[in-house]
Amino acid sequence: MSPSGRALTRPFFARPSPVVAPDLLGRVLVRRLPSGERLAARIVETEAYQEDDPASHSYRGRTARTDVMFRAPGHLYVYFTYGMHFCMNVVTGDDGEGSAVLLRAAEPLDGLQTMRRLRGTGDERLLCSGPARLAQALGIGREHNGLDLVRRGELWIGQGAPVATDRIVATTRIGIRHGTDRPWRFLVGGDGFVSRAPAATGSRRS
DNA sequence: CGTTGGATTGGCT
DNA sequence: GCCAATCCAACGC
Repeated sequence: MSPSGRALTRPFFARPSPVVAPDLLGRVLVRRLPSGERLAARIVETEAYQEDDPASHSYRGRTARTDVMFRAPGHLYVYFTYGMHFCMNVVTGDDGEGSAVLLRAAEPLDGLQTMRRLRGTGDERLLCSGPARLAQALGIGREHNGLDLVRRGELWIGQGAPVATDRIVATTRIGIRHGTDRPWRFLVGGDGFVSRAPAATGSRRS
């Protein structure tokens, strides 16, 4: 049996993105490369985006770029940004609703040598700690936009071990200009593989 | 059709 | 901490 467990199914993703996002922490992203090699990483940081959310790509409606965000839950939305980076999202909510969860960081589990090659760095902490880094480490690009994660093919998400609610930290999202009031960034408290540690509030140990 | 700026990263001051 | 890299979707004319 696979150490990541069975793949998450459609109903898991068919919930509001702010509900799916924290529930994705501790799950295992599994990538099957064309060569047959399997890469795996444990999700430690996510962000939720919704249609009624000025920070979301879907906020201005369904366009060629955001079309996948409006498809059935469980699909992969890959977007290109800053002229050089790809980032991955899991589509959530009802079919026809433009919501998704951005996968921001993960802890490398399997295939680290290949991830190092794809990323061009040997530092384990820098392999998957950031949305564009994660996509690059798993060899995900434009051609994977629209993939169905529920049909266990090139990419899927294993059940793994969900993180207890009291160990999840919620903060505002990173890199956005609008919608900064929504605390929809979720991370595993104290985990060393997140993209950025949350601002210290005085008593939390690091 | 021209302009603008982005759900980022890595290198340099 | 600051900023260039480098493409292209979205929007305005």
